[in-house]
Amino acid sequence: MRSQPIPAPAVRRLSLYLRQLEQLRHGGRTTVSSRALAEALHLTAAQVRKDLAWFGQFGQPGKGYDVEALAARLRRILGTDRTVNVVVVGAGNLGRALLQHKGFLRKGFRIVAAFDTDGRTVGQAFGGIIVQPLSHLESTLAAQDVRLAILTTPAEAAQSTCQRLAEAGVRGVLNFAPVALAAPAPLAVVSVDLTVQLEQLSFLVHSQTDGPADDLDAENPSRSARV
Amino acid sequence: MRSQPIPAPAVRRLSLYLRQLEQLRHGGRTTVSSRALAEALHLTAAQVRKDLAWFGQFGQPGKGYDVEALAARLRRILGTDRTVNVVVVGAGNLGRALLQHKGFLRKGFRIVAAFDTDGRTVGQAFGGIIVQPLSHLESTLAAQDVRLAILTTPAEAAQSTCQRLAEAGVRGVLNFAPVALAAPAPLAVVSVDLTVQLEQLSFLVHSQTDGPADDLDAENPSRSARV
DNA sequence: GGATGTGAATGCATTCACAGCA
DNA sequence: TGCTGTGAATGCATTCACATCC
Repeated sequence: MRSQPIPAPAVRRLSLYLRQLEQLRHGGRTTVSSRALAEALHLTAAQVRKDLAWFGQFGQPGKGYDVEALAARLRRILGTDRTVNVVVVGAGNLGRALLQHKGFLRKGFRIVAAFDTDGRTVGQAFGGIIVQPLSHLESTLAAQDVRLAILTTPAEAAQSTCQRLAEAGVRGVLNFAPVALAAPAPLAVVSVDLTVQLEQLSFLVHSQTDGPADDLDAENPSRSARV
Repeated sequence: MRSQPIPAPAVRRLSLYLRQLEQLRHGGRTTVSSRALAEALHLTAAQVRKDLAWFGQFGQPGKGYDVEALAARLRRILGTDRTVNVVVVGAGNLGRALLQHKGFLRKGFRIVAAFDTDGRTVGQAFGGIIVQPLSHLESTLAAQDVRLAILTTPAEAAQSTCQRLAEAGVRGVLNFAPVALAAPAPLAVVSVDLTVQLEQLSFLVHSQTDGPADDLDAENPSRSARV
């Protein structure tokens, strides 16, 4: 049993490898080299090999990696080899869009419930899910095995909702509210602030006036900007 | 005139500082120390000071930073001190949600047009913006000063659309399509794949079985997971 | 005293380069 | 020959610690 810290950037890239492998498989490829994988994602071959090496040996020297087998292994590592139940808290514009988003299920995530405090949205269905009043949160979570939640409430409500989710047994929160959540002990938080992403882009464009252009990928933050 | 490379992680944090400063101002604070700022965002005081130091001197020893002045300076650095025009390409669930999103304008981003190829959505209005056919992309962009675009097309259409945007003079793309875009020379790309974010979370939760819990913030990727 | 700004030191991720295997 | 897996070297970001200033 290994017990070493996996670099967070490496974990981020695992998802990208999986995404790419699924596309390769769709295109009929059965095998792929670290170089090919790297080029498709604008990374280096050594980095791909290092990232995968954290989890053991996958490839065949001289041949490369088996597309299907590596994808299966990555899903297992990411915990998406079985369907993962998710709830959405906050059924505003973004929350409703996510409820109707088709891509999640294909990747192993199933939205099983949605909650809101607004009496006008409660009771309506989006993507086949009926929005429940937030007061039903605890009882609904108690009845199902839900480890992840997507948080799309207004900023003011985010921290307290996060607390409730943690107490109800949720282990991870994907936070879209524009606040730095304080996560109670066993809870993991990943935050995505859409405005922050736009600001990053604005900075890059803005700074191009002096320095050269820079292809900065949020999922793959490699290079730096110049001022 | 400085000409040094700004670390990409530092740029990411500038947005978070700005967000926090705006909240502080809303709460009536006029001054703030690097320590207070750091604690609110779960960072270290030294890091806050280092990040800001890239752009000159802001604070007063013994007092801290002027909330209003620092916020204004950060907006200027990020390029959001004037309104930034943005177009949305792809009016599916996510695209429509972003069109109706209120938060962008408050942060300096104004959506001025939206495009789609689906005849059923074209002509409809969301958030006050009428969706145009994609064929109007070039003419509409020629008529207005638009430097940023939000890309919410299906994966298959993303690369070609990205190309068209670049040729039409757009300088930055916020990409939500699950593909690694190849950005033509002067174009900057920031990618956000919602499924990838969920997978990150799944991994953290999944790996908690062996290692201790880990509060990993996507906007602030600091620590590592353990296996 | 209290806080900033910054060189020096640390720690971490990426890249290199090569041994080993198909 | 082609490609993986990996220790060693590099490069970069974070943290430390302190001189400096209000």
